[in-house]
Amino acid sequence: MVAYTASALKAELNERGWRLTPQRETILRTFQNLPEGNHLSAEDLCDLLDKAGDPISLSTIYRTLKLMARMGILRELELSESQKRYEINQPAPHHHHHLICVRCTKTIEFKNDAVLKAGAKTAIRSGYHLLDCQLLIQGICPNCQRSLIPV
Amino acid sequence: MVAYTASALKAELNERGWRLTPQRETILRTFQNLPEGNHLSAEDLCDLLDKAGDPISLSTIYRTLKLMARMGILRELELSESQKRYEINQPAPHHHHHLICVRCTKTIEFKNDAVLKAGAKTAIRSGYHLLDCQLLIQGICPNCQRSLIPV
DNA sequence: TTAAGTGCAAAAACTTTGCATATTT
DNA sequence: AAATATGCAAAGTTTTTGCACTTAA
Repeated sequence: MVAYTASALKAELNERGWRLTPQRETILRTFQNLPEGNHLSAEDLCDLLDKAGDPISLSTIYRTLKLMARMGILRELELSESQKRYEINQPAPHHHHHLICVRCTKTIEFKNDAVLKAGAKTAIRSGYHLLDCQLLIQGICPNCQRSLIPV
Repeated sequence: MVAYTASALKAELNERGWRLTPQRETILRTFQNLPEGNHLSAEDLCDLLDKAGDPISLSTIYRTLKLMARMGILRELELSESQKRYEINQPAPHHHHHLICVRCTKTIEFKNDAVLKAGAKTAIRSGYHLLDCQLLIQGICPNCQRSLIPV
């Protein structure tokens, strides 16, 4: 589990005149407790919190996801669906990548250190502060190759 | 320019019981004539065709973009905006990657052969037919690092 | 001829915004 | 106390779908 605590979040927020609220804390905690490799859309998260008896409005969720992605706390993933999905942004060495079938959207996660290194180098060379590095590979999975008339 | 002709498209479509239509041909040609590095959203394409005096309905455009992405003819890019964008899918060695600022969405394109090789290897190992391989790096650009209270 | 494709308009899905109220600092 | 954050409802965007008509094979 990652060592990003609520008080670290508070410190970072306050530094810019922003505030720590129960909602932000709940959302951070939710992502931290999510099993590795899971990722939630805004709506997923909203439903999850509803069911957990700790509801947060969809608009706050959207605002918070965007905020935390811009702070580097969440990774924003765009798999082939049209919704964005989020997961906690662990330190770079933990970043994983995705191999996706463009027909059935079957997705495989994998890691690759060489890719991460290349990404970090590129970011640094351009003076960017690196937040996330994801390789997105699209292809046709073995199953879909067999069926001649796919979607 | 790439060697994917209308008749190659026709052959591939017919193989699956699909058809070559003037709209599909126009859309293919439009992407082939697009300067390298450009990419269009569905709406961009619609406007472009309108202005060119050869309009195609938005729904057909959406249907065609999805179709061609699934055939591997177009690359589907998800930069940080919420619209998907498309460009012609040149052979793998021409694939380029993106370094994006999460605050201002400033985007830098770059190439990296090692990343492409790693991607191809991963796809093959899982039996996927490789269509596209893109590295997406998110970070904070030098400018936005300087401004303490960004969006 | 007939099954697939198009365009239109309507619906659905996803995201953002204005504003009154509540909360953090 | 002052400024930020929330929730709601409404609006804005982007994408999908149903259907009658057209067209490629």
